[in-house]
Amino acid sequence: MTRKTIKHVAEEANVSIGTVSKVLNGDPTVNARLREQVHAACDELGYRPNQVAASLRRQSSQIVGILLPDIMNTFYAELVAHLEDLAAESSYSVIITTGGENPGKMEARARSLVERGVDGAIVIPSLNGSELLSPAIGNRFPIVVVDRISANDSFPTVATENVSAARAGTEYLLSIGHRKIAMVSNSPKFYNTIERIEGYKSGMISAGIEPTILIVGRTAADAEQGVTELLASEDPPTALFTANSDLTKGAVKSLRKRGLHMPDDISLLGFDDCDWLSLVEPQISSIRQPIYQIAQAAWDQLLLGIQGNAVTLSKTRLDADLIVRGSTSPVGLSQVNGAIS
Amino acid sequence: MTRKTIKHVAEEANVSIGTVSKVLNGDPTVNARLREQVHAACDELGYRPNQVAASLRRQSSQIVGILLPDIMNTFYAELVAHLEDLAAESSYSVIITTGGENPGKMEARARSLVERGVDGAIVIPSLNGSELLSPAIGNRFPIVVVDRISANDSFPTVATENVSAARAGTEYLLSIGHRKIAMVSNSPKFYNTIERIEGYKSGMISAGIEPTILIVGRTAADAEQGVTELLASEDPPTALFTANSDLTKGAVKSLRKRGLHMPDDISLLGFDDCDWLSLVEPQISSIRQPIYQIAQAAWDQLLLGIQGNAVTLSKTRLDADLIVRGSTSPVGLSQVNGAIS
DNA sequence: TAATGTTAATGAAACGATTCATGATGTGAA
DNA sequence: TTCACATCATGAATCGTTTCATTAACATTA
Repeated sequence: MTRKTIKHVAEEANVSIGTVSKVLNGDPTVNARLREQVHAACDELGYRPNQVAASLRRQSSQIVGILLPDIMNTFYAELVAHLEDLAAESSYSVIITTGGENPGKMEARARSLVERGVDGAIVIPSLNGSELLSPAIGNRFPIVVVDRISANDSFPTVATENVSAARAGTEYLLSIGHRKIAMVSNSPKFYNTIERIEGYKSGMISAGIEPTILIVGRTAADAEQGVTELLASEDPPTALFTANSDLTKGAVKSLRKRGLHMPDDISLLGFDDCDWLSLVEPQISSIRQPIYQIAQAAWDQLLLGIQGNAVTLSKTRLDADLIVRGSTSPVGLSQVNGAIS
Repeated sequence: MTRKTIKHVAEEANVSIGTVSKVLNGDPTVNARLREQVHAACDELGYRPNQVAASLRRQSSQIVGILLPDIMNTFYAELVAHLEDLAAESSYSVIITTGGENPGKMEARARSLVERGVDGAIVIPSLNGSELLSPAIGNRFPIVVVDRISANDSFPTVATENVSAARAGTEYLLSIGHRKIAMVSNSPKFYNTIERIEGYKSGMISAGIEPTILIVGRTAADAEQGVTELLASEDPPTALFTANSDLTKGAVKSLRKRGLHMPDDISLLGFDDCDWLSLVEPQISSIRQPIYQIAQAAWDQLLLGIQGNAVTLSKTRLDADLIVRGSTSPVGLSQVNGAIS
C-alpha cells in the first residue's frame, strides 16, 4: 500500500486537487463544509503531505544546512543543539554536515547542501572556508558565518567579541599578580584565534610586559606536548591562558604529568567553558562564550536572509563572560622565586 | 540569474534532456562525443543538479534522519559524528532532530522526517518512543533503533551488550575486594538501564551479596544529590558503579564536595567513557561502549532496510570494554573498618 | 430581464528531474 | 536492394504539490 497523495484525498472528499491544497495551506477562501470534508478525508486516508513535491513547486524546502568542522567539540555541539531547537520552532529541519578541517571536503559538502535545496546555511568554515564558499554556492544563497569569521567575509557573521574577552582574561591574570603569562594557541589561521591572541597581546603590552605566545597544533595532544616543553624552559610562565577547550585539555594533561598543582604551582585560564572544567580539582577558570545568543543571532540573521530582506551584511559581536574558579590565584611564593619544579 | 536546469544544459549542448540525464547518471549507452558536449555545457553554465526534483521523481531522497533525545551527551554526539561520516561516504545526507525526553515531540519530529521524504531513520527513542513510532511513520519505512531498544521492538536494533558489560564491571570491583558496591542508575525505563542493572545484580548475587541499587533522576544534579544521601547513610558503599556518564559526573561532584578521595576513600566505576574521565585526578575507570561499531552496524542495517532487502529484524549486540584507571583500587584499610569520613 | 459584480471551486500549467516506449540511423546478411 | 537487427537519441509521461487564470454559480442593480 503506497502512500496517499493529495489526489486520493481529493477523490475521497469529492473536491478538486486545488481545493485540497487550499485547505491544507489554510487558505480562507474555501467553504466551511468542503474544508470539513477535506479534513475528514485526510484522517480517513491517513494522508501525509509530501514535502519533496511541495519543495519542488514552491522552490523552498524549509530545510537549512549547518556546515561545521566537527560535532564532538562541545562548543559546536552546543551551538548545533540550540540551532536545531530554534529551527524546529520555525518548523525548519536541519541537515548537519561536517567537513573536518579539509577545505575540499567542506566545499563538496556545501555543494551538496545547495543541490539538496536547503534554503540557507549556517557555516563554521575550515581554512579559507568562507572564500571557497561563494563559488560553490552561487550568490543568491543565504549564509551566516559563525565563530570563525574572517576579515573580508562577504556574508553576515556572528561571533564572540574575542579581542575584549581575551584582553579581559589577560587583565584578570595580571590583576592577581601574574607577570609571566603565556598564551597557548593553535595556529592563527582563523580570525577567532587571531583575535584572541590580539586581545591577550594588547593586555600584556598595556601592562608593559612582553607577550609570550606558544603556537601549537590543533589537538589536545599538540597542546600537551607544547606546554610540557614550555614548562621545561629556562623561565617558565606562572600562568597559562589557553585559546580553546581542546588546548585546555592538553594543558591540564601536561600539568598533571609534570606533577604541577593548580593554582599554587601555576594558574590556568581557558577560553571556552565546558562542564568537565568544574569536575576537575581544582575547578578551572574559563571564559564562557555566549553560545545561546550566538545561535539566536545566527538564526535570526539566516531567517532574514532567507526571507530576502535587506541583505545588510550585519556583523554581530557578542560578549563573553569570565568565570573565575579555582585554577587561578595570585602568584605563589614558590613562583616568585622562580622555583617551579 | 536563476539556477540553471537540465533543460538549459540540453540546449547548450544541443542534445535532448533525456540524454543529459543519462550522461549525468553515468549511463554507458551514450556516444562519447555527446557525453563530452554535455560535460562541457555543464561546466560552461555552472549547472548543479536539483536533488529535490530528482528525489520527487525517483521517490528517494538520499537523506536519512537521526532522531535522538539530545546531542550534547557525548555518547550521542560521537554516535552522530560517526553516522554522519558513514552516511556521507555513501553520499547520503543526514537530518538531525532532537526530541528531548518528550514522546509527543518525538512523534511529531518523526512525522516531519517522513514528510520530508527521508529514506530511513536511525532512532534513539525517548520513553515508549519506539512504540509510538509505527503509527507516526507507516510500516514501509526503514528504521533502526539504537541504544535504547526495548523488548518487543519491531525494528532492527543495535545496542551494547549491556548485561555482560555491567556484570564484568561488577565482577571487576568484586575481584579487587569490594563487597559494598552500589549501582547508581536512572530510573529503569529503558532497556539499556534495565540491562545494566540486571548485569550488576547478577554479578552481585553470584557472589552471594545483596545488591544495592540507588535510583536517581536523569541529570548529573540528581545523581549528585542521591549519592550524597547514600554516602551519609549508616553503612555506605566502598565502591560506586554509575550507569551512564551524566550520573558519573554527579557522583564525582558529590565525592568532591564530601571531600572523599578516589580510590582510597571510595572507588568509582562509570558506564560510558568520555575524555574528561582521564582529565580528572585520579582518572576514572569506565566501561567504554563500542560507539564506532554501533554506528557502523546501525548504518549497515539501515542501508539494508533502505535497499529493501530481507527485513530480518536483526538484533545486533556489541561488547563493551572495561577500562581500568585510577579511580578503582582494592578496598583500603579505612574502608574495611567502615571508617569513612 | 439583462448586465454587472462577487465569491469560491476548478483544471491545467508549472517545478526539474528520471524513465521508458518510440523512432531514427547505421550495419551486416541475404 | 532489401530486410533484420542493433545502437542510441528523443520526447513525453511522470513524481505530488502549488498557483493562477478560468469558469460556474449566484446575488445585485438598473
